[in-house]
Amino acid sequence: MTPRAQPTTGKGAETRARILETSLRLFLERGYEGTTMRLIAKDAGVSVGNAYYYFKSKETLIQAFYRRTHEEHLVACVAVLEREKGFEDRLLGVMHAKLTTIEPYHRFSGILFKTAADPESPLNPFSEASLPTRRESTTLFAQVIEGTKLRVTKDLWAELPNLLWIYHMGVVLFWIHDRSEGRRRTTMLVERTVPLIAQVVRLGSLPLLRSMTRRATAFLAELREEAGLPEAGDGTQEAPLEDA
Amino acid sequence: MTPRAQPTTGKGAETRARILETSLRLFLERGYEGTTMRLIAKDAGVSVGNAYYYFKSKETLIQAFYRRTHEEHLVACVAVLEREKGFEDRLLGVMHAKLTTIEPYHRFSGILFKTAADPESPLNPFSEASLPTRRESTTLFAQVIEGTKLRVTKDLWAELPNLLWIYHMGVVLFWIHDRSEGRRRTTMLVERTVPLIAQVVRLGSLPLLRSMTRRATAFLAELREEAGLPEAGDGTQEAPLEDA
DNA sequence: GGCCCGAGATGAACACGTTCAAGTATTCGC
DNA sequence: GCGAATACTTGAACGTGTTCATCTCGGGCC
Repeated sequence: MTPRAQPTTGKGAETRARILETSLRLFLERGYEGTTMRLIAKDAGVSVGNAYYYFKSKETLIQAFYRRTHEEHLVACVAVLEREKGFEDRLLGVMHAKLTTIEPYHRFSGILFKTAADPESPLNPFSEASLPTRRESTTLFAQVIEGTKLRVTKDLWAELPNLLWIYHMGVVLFWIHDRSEGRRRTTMLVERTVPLIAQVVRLGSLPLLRSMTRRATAFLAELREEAGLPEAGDGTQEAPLEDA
Repeated sequence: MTPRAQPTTGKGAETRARILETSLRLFLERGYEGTTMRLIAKDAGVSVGNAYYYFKSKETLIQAFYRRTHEEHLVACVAVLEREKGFEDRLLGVMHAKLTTIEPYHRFSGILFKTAADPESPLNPFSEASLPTRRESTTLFAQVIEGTKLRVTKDLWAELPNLLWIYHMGVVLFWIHDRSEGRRRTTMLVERTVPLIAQVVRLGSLPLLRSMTRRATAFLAELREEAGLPEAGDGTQEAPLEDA
């Protein structure tokens, strides 16, 4: 019934890995649409049904890309956060690392985002299934501000990682639709908006704007609270641990 | 080859309309996945091939929903803009009208957004194909500010409709993922963010923040310019006028 | 060793969206 | 009115992702 995400035998794990690697190679060679499940199975030396024994669908195979980029990005950010010490530079470095990491997969951004946009999809950044990944991202942005001597009000400090995560999603959304060579426009977007964000954050703590900042952060907390109860209540605590 | 979006004969138009209405009814009754092209054809009293004579794909059929809501929203906004005179009230009214209009279709928001997210899709709000629709939306938001005595700098005034359109897209994105009953959370989001926007806009014209506002609007102009030349140059001026 | 049970593997079959060569009806120039 | 072009219509066939009853194999148990 449910695909075997974690094979029990060593042989099973090997087969699973072979299917995954074959599919990623074929996706790169022939694109998503150009790669059929039959071809993947044939090239991996298994039957079609066997591929479905390990992976729920063709989509879950391409989702492996997503995970891969996510992890690569986290790794790349370690060096960035080691090197940079100012808020603006850190954020800029993290965003640049993001763009560099995902660039090879721009070709698949369409299909990736297509599935990601579906509220039911585990790839969807807002869904519960992707909560672990999202938490990792938020933690990353928390690190971006933690290492700095940025002085902001407490409430904003608490909310900032989430806001930066949303900003980062917006950039990715822009990137997906960016048809310029080398994703020139997205790079420009980042280089212009990061300083702007830094400025807004600094200004947000001025007495003049304090009340507004407080209003905004209070609202965000309220919104989260509103979501918290019903969704934690009705949903069973299932965490299917979708494939890799 | 290309589907007949505008039939030449009256009979053709009738068939086309019958297919469209049947599909919308079935989508409502059985959902998108539960409605097959064979069923649509059978219920409409035509052959499968005939449906494809008028509509490029199953997706284009559901896109009719999108157009419909868009037009309904524009109509609903006439009354709102007639009634309200302040910027905040106008924006709030327009956004409320949006939520009310699209609510019946929340069930399809997943599949709709799924196709809308695809950079190739004509439904994609950023694509060239949907430029007319986007222009209509931007015009709507221009009307929102035109009727008011809002005092902002010239550059912000010019950019504001675009920014509001982006804001509105963000709200829709939130709405799609909103699982709360009656879309309570999205309503809350709008009611809280609209006043915030109004405040930011007002503050943006203060001397203290002028320079930042100018920087931001200049960047937006730059970004548009950057996009303008290459994309207008290489793309032929084709405007296929996809189905209704 | 014989047995069994479950993990692993098979490929035909299914359902679907889509295409296409071929048909029929309608319109238009003359 | 007639022929030809054009609009419209058909349903079988194709390719695809996915499912399922069935088979194979390997290791644990007596």
